[in-house]
Amino acid sequence: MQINCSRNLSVMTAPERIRVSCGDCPIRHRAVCALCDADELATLERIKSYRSFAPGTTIAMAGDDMRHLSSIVKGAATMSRTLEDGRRQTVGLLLPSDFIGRPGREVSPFDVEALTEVTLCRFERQTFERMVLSTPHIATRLLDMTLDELDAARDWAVVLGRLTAREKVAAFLASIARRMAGSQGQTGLLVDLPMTREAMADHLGLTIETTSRQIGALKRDGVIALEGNRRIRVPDLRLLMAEAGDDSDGGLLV
Amino acid sequence: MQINCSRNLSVMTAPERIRVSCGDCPIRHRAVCALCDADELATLERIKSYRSFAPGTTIAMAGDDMRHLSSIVKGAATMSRTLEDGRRQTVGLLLPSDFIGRPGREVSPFDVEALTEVTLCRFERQTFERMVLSTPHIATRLLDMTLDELDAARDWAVVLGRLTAREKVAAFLASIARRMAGSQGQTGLLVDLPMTREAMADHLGLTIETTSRQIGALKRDGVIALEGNRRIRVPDLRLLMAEAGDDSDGGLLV
DNA sequence: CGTGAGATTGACTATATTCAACCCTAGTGG
DNA sequence: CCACTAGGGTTGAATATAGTCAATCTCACG
Repeated sequence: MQINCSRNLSVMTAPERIRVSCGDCPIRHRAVCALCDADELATLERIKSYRSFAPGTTIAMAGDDMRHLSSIVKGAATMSRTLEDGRRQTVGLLLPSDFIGRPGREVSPFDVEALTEVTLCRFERQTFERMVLSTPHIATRLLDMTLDELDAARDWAVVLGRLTAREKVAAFLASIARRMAGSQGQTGLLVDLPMTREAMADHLGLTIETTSRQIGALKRDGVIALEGNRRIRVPDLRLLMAEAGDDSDGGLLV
Repeated sequence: MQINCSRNLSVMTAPERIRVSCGDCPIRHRAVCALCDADELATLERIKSYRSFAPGTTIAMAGDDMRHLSSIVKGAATMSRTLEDGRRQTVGLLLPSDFIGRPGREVSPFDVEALTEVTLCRFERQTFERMVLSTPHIATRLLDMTLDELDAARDWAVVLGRLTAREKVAAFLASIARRMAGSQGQTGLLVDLPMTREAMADHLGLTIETTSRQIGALKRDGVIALEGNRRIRVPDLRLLMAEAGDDSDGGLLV
C-alpha cells in the first residue's frame, strides 16, 4: 500500500479534521441531501461525521460490515471486485457527491479504495436508514441518484462489452473530461486523471499495456496531449467523443 | 422481425386480453407493488392497464417517449443499445416483476424488445409519478428494486470486463438457472432459455459463433446437456458456477 | 417436401494479452 | 551533489483468444 502523492500531498500529513457546516458544503446541492430543507439539514448536521482516507488506502473491503453510509465530499475512489486469481474489475468511479453504501444492507459487495485523498461525510447506518424512512426528501433524492447510477452502469456495460481498446480509452477520457472538467484554456480542456494506468485498465477491462498503448495512439493522432502522466489536454472534446465509437451525445458516461 | 414461437405459441394468436385482479397477480409480492396495502392496491387496480407484445417485437425504442411505466407480468425482454455501426449490447434481461422505465424521465435510453410473448402491467407515467410521491410503500419498493438492479449491473460489469468467453457463457447459464429454475429432476436442473444464441451473444459481449462454440465446449465437458436449442439440463449447478470463474456464491447474476 | 431462421463448424485473421526489457521521475541517502 | 532505488509508465516480440467469413446442418413450419 504505497502512498503516491497525487497532487495535494507534498508532505504526508495526518488526515485533516475538517468540519464544514452543511450550508457551506461543496456538495450541498448534488448529494443525497440536495433536497433537504433547513430542518432536515439541521438533523443531518447533528448525526454526520467526517473521515479522511489517504490515497491507496482501503475504505471498505468486499464482505466488510458497513457501519456507515457516506457521501464523498472530496477526492476520488473506486469500487471494484477482485476474482480469486487476481483479475480485478472496477465497477464504479466515485467522485464528490457520490454515495457509498445502501440502506438495508450491512455488507459491502465491493472493495472501495481511495485513489486520491478522500473525505467522506458519514452517517451511522441504522440512524440513516430510519431517516430515509421518515424523510421523503432524502428517499426521493436517493432514488433519483440510484436511477442515474443505474443508467450509468448500463451505459458502461456497452463500453465493456462492445468497444475496442481505443474506443474504451477514448470513452473513459471523455467521461472524465465531462465530470472533472478542469480549466478551459484556449488550447483546450485540461483534465486531471485521478488514477494510475493500472486503475484505468481495471476500469476498462484491459491490461495496463494495452491502455498505455492506446493513450499513446490517441496522443500520436492529436486527439489528446499529455502533460505528465496524470494530466491530459483535450483540444477538441467532440473529436475525443467521436473516437469513443458513439457519435450521439447521450450515454457513455461513467 | 420474425416470429419465433419459443414455446407457448404453437399458433399465432392475437394478444390475449388478460385482466387479473392484483390479488391474483403472479408478481404481486415481487413487483413494485409488493409493499402496497389493500387501499393502495385498489388505486393501482384502477389506473393499471395490460398490454401484450409478440416475441421479437419492440416494446420501446431508444429515444422514444415513454408514456407508460410498466412491470413485466409474464415473459422475457431485453434492454439493449445499438451503436451506429450495428454493434449491439444488451444491458439488462427483463423477467417477470422487473420494472421498465423510471419516474422523472420521458425518454427511453435503451431499446426494449420482447424475447417471448410478454405481458406488461402498465401505468400512465405522470399518474404513477404522482403516486410514487404520495405513496411511500411504492417509493421504498422502487428504491429497493433499483438498488438491487444496480448491484446486478455492477456484477455484470465484472462478467463483461474480465471473464473469458467460456466463463461468460457459464456465468450467464448459471444466472438463468437461478432465476428461471425449471423442474428439478433427479437428472439435474432443467432450464429454458428464453432467447436465441444471438441474444445471448449480445448480452455477453461476444459473437454468435463464439457463444455457440463455448456452449458446445461446456456440453462436451459434461457441465451442461442440451435438449434442443432452447433448453439445457444442468446436472450440477455448483459445477456450472465454478466454470464461471467466481467460486464464491455471491454476485455474478444478471 | 421445401423453406428459412437459427445454430454449428472450420479455416483464417485481427486484436488484445503476455512476458520481458527498458525508460522516466521523484524521493533517499551517502 | 549525485548515484541509487522504486513505482509507474512505455515499448517490443511472441502468443492466445475471440472475431470474421463462409459453408453446412437442423428442424419447425408452411
